[in-house]
Formats: sequence, structure tokens, C-alpha cells
Amino acid sequence: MAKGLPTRAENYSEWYNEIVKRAGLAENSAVRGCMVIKPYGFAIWEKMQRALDDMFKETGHVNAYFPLFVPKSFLEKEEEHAEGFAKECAVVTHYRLKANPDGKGLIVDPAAKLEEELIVRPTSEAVIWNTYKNWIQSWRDLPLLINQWCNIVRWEMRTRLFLRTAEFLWQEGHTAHATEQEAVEEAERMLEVYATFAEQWIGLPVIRGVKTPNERFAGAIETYCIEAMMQDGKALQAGTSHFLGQNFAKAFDVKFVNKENQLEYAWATSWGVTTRMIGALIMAHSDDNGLVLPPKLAPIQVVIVPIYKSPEDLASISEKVAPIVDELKAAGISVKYDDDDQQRSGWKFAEYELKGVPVRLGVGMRDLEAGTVEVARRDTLSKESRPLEGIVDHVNGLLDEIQANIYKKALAFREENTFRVDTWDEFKEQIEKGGFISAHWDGTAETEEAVKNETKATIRCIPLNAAAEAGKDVYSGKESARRVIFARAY
RNA sequence: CGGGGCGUAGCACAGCCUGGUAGUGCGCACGGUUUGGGACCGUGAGGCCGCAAGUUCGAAUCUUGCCGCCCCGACCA
Repeated sequence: MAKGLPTRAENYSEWYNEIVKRAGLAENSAVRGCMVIKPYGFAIWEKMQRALDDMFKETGHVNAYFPLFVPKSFLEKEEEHAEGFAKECAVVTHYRLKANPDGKGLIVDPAAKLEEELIVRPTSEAVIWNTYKNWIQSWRDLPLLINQWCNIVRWEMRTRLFLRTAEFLWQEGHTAHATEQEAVEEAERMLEVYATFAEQWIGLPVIRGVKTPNERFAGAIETYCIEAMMQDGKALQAGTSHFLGQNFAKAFDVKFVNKENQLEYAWATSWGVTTRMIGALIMAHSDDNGLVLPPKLAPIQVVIVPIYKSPEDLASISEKVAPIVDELKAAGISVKYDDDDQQRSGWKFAEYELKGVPVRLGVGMRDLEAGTVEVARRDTLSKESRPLEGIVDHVNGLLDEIQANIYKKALAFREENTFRVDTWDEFKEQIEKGGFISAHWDGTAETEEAVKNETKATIRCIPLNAAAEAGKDVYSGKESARRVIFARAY
């Protein structure tokens, strides 16, 4: 076990916080509620960005950039949207500071008050649809498929590294379409992109679903989501995709002329995933020794640690290892040969385990003589001695195996902790133990609210693949057509 | 914004109750011995004790007021 790292069983949230800090992913900043993403954490984000961006491009999207500031009047235009975000907005009121006449330091120059306040974007629908108004005239201008990578600010009272901070990084896709059907298909397509990314890259099984009206994005007609289970049995929303109908087109007067020469409002979607996915990755796979990274997102996939006594030994190990490093690189594997003389091998083993490096190769003098290498995998913590010959192929296969294994493990965990519940007593008992509860819901906001008040559990989603099944609401006893997923959530 | 806790070296903390000018561990620097799972010994550097005012001969310690951070709740990706 890592030195002094709290265990998941002892204190799950402290375990999480410590992993984030000790693995060098992020730390709290001097600015309240904001985080500093450190190089190792940012490297994971860069890998996520790369993979997602490729998927966005493959589905026909292009990147652009819109301003950080949203004039208050823009935000106001779509009423529900405005209401939903109003209570968490940072507002710019002035554009200048000046020397404090009463002493040292600076004060806000009262003479430099902005005519109209600017909101630091909590999301960009308003700015973007205000822009789209000028870009869209004809059906020939559609669909408009644009994404941007940026930061946003949502003034949170209580923050946690990666999971909830006042400022965070994300991507937001904003598309405009000529027909309702096309927009709905886009929202569903992007949800599937997210689900694929979560499952195949993060190794995180997700439930695809739609939100209840209560949980919907402010201004959306339908919110699709992917929900994942963390190791403490709580749910975490890993991505959302919205069908916005014509709400924003109407608010910003975005009309186009269709093939019949008639004016119509454009149909919209928006979709986003955030740096929160890094939190999901940590909480889904890591163990009491530290981080466990899926090979596809690991900044370092393979670390090679030389084990030696004298500088001469190190030299001969380095000589033997050099071609292997080259071969691994040639095979597209990111590898680090850690010949740093400042730290001992035992220290390095522990350190790379804490950092979640999927595969570690240990090479010592004994290996040199025997033509072997010690192969250690992070996900199972198992070690074996293998012939140096053919090691690159072996590692390549091993990375795939680890990627598959951590997904399998997470899926098995979710299945073991998902319960079909049909009585209210059972519901209350189970929710205390954690996990997902699949239960009947009568479709009313009243019941949803009552369940939340009594148990802190919310409806995470109505699964897209939910089979029609007549039943009785677990709380109210009223008629229900299908089961939904209840859980306590992050 | 309500309830609780905490601000002392880069980090984690002790000292405060019972006032006398600051200590431990990790880390850091140097030297040596070590090296197949977080080495050990020795020497050394490093602090306006969150800020401000008050009490006192004297304040990290007592009083008051600020500021900041963390945890628990309501809100949220």
C-alpha cells in the first residue's frame, strides 16, 4: 500500500483528494474554488482532447472560438436558460483599476463602470446563437457543426478537484440544423460518441439515458446523458448532449429560408464533456496504491526502471534497454526510461504505481545475465519474469489486455451494485448501501422530489434501452411504464 | 449562505489550557555508507507563529475584530 494514502474503505473522499494531489494531477490554487491542473494531470486531459477531437472531426465538426464574456442582455434572451444559470455567474462590472488615493494598492476605478455588465461564460449558447444569426440565412448554410474547447466559470460554493470547481475546462459543441429530426439525431449521435469514448478510452462503462424534466439542462427540450458508477457506489454524470429545439433560434431570431422559400427557425443541439472526466477516471479504476490509468489515456504507458549498484552496471543496463525503448516508441507506445540516479528503484516502483503507469519493466544485472525482464502490471499488481526477446510484442498485447480488463472490472462492479427494487422499504435500505437502483417511477416531478428529499437519491436517467415494463412506482404506487435509475450522485 | 474545525519552516503537525521570544517528522543542502519494493548515519540551512488592535515588564500562547482555508448541509458538470 502506498505510504500514508488513506484507503477507499476508510475514507473514500479523502482517498480521492490524496490521489489527485500525490499523483501530481492537480492542486488547489490561491484562487478560491479554482484548481491548478499540473503537467501530469494536463497530459491526461490532452490525451482525452485528442481522442475526442478526432471523433468530433470524424462526425463532421469543426473547431472555432467564441468570447469568454457574455453580455448580460444575451444571457437574458432565453428565459429558462437565464434562470438556470443566473445564480452561478461571475459578473464583470468594470474595466479598469487605479492607484488607491488613500494609500497603497489598487482599487476599482468607479469611473470605469461598464455600460452593460459582462458575464463570464457559464456556457456559450447565448454568444454563439447571437453569432449564428449572422451565419445562417439559407438551408444551404445548414447544418452548422461547430465545437469549441475552452474554459467556463460556474460559481460553485463547494468545490472538489476535477469534480466541481468554479472554473473548468471543457468542450462545447453547438450545432444548427434545418429539421427537428436532424437535430435530435445529432444529439443522439454525440451522446454515442461520448459513450464510446467513455467505454473504449476511459474504460468506464456508462448508461445512456435521458434526464427527467427536473434534471434537464436549462433551455433544453431533451437532455441526454451518460451516467457512470464510481467505486463508492455513487453516480457521476460523465457527459451530456442536448436537443434544444428552436428555443435559442427563437430567442436570437435565427431564421433560414428552406427549399420552399419559407422562413423557419433553426433547430439546435449542444453537447459537452469536461475535465470532470478525469475525476471519473480516477474514481472508477484507482486502488489503495494510487492511480490506475487506462493505457489509452496514460501519459506514460510503460516505464522502465533500471536496478543497479554501480554506475558501470547502470551503463550496461542502459545499453541493453536503449533498443527496447526505440522499439516501443516505434510501436507507438509512450515509454519512459527512468535512469534518474537520485532515487532508488524501490522508491520508483512505488512512485509509478501511485501515478498509475500501466506497465513497468524492471531490468537488473540478473536480468542481463539471464536475458529476462521483470514485467509488472498496474491493474492487477502482478509481476512476472519474461524473456527480453519479444518483449515489445508482449507489452503491446499487455496494454490492450489492461485496457480491456479495467473496463471489465468496472462493468462487473456496476452490475454487482445495481439493484432492482420494488418496495419503498427496500429502496430506503438499499440507497444507504450505495449503488444504482432500478425502480419504477410514475413520471411525476412530485414523486421525484419526494424521493430526493427522503433519501438524497435522484433519478440519474431514464435509460435509452429501458424495456417497456408495466409496474408500480416504488414510492407512490402509481402506474409506471418502465424502470429508471436512481442513485446518490456527485 | 447556515453548522463545525483549522491557520506555527516547502509539506504534515506539536507547543497555547498554566505568557518568558519556537520544536518534531518529511522534504531540502553537504559528506559518508547503501541500492531486486518508498535506505541509514552525521552535519547544516530554513519561521514577523494568517493580519490588526488590545492586556502585560514580556504574547505563538490571553482578549477583540478582520482575513483565509478545510469539512458537513442547500445548489450544480
